[in-house]
Amino acid sequence: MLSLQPKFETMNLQDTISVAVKEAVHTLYQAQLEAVEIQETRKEFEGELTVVVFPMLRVIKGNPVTIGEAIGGYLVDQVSEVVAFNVVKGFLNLVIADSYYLQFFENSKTQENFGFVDPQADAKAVMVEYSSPNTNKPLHLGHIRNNLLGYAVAEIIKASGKKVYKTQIINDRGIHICKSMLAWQKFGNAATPETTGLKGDKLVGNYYVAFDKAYKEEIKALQSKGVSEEEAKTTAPILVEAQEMLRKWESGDAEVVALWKTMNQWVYDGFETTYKKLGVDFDSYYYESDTYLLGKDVVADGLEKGVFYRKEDNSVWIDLTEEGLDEKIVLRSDGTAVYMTQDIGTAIQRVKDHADVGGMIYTVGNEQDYHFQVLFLILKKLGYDWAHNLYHLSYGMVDLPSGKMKSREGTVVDADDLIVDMATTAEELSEELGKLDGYDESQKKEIYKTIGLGALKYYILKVDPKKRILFNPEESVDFQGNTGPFIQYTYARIQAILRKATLDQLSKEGALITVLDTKEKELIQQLSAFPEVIQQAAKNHSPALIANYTYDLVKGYNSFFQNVSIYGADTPEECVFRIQLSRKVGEVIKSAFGLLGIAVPERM
RNA sequence: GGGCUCUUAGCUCAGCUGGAUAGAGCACCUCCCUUCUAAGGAGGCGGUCGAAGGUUCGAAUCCUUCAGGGCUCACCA
Repeated sequence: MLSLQPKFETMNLQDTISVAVKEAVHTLYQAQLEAVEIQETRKEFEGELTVVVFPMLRVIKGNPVTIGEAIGGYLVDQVSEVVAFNVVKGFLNLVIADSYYLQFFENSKTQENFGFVDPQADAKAVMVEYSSPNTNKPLHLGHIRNNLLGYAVAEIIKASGKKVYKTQIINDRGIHICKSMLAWQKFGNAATPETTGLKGDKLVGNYYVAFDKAYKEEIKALQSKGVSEEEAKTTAPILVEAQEMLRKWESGDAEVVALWKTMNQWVYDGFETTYKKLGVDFDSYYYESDTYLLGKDVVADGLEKGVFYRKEDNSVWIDLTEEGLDEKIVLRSDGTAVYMTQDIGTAIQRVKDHADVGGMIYTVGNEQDYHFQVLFLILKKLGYDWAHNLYHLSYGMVDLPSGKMKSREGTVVDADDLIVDMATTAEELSEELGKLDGYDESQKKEIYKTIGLGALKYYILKVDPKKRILFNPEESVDFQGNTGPFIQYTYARIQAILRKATLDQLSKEGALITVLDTKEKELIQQLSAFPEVIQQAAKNHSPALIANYTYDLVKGYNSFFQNVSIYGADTPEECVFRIQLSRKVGEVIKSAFGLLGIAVPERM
């Protein structure tokens, strides 16, 4: 007799049934099945697992209902966990024994980090790049989506059993950096974050704006003198000066480099504050000022191998027309690196720095889809084995009801402001509802931050990364329904139950119950899916999968919670069981939200 | 114009490798606070899954064409 008991740890019920169905088909029809399709039984029918008979008709001739009944009979005979069955059309519904669920629950009850797989020593690590900001302006809503996605995917992959390095590439050089430096020199009056009390990134960002304003005024002035718009744009003195500054920077001019270091440090400090508030972190940092010359030797190497070719003007290209793409430049005619060269070099450098890395994930907006298609193809052609494990975690823009975010029009939603706004909204709502009475101010503030941030993070992570998000800051983010706070609220309620569970109840911890009601079965079934969901989410790079799973679990639990009184259970054993079940649901919520980078409050 | 991508209820979104009558939340309408937190629960209303073909026992899901939106086709990053 097939049974789960001995191999419970390694084999789940679906696999067991799958094997048994194949056996049944072999015994009853002398036919071989390739695969067995098993799904959860729809609520309207009796049973919990369903075997789909239709695909078998390719191997077995006959009436699906008759076949289903025959297999059902076989399963009841041979698999101890299957206690009954019924067939509807081509669907064989199986009723699973209570003991299976109870056994599962007993086993997982003591498990810490349920669903998390420890990294294997010999497994290759994955490097996840995200954030990658410019150092001339503060982080905005778009960066928030990037950061949340990158962080969550990194955590999910870690939970699925791989080592992960989080990293970013900081765009700390170029004309745009010089613009804010120059404006600071001109209009800054030696302002520093200390003297102004401004966050460093905000301060520097202001000078970037100031540059743009001065630049535009100069263009206007020139135009009024009869200079054409096109000419004015390239000859405006302040722009020329910025270009001159860039040249100085590149030649290592001490004064310019010193200013560059100082102002960049202000920005890094500002970013760090924002990252901390967001709850994201990094294991390593790469700076473009270090990497922008990388990749040139690789191009030389590739030239020899014939991967690249040189044009008459001395520029170097790769021909990807066979792969359905275009020709792409990898080295300028003056021999300097382009964006692509740099990315090739950086990728290789990262593997050099981290010998155990076997793949990388780039969290970058979908406007760069083509760039990464090309980059990955080039790295493959250069023959790196890890090039087959590169993934562009591409995400859609965050739009506002007014349209795109435009820094010039001041429609950018600032990251820090948004985080504060969310907490304020949480506070207003909470005060209105009269929650948290009796807590002191600092405790309250802490909880409001948790809720506000939870709402924001969940709102962004629950949607498919590929899709654009329409973010309406006025309506802000909901706190009802499929939202972070809804799930946090359920967690907080569970904590209240656990706090209030009496000693008498907890002393019956070991008490066993043997019969389960439908809601309890459903809950255990939902809980048991968690490890599988983590693996799926890691495979698909999809935090949304975790989010929506958690929501389903919480919905199921709330229905249970309202309809089945915990303290009013028929027997003390039942009462203890429900408390334990609640605790487990709480643990899974905490774990799942941990993967999304969302904190759960003990009370709210 | 070429390439990539999106289109599911009035709105915001789920829908895993094709499977039973396409699911949630918001909004609207009914009920439920003497029991563990009502930021909750039970129910109702609401859909030719952008359009048309095709493959299949079976299509929101796969293929083709078309329409509409987005991104992209720099010796910028």
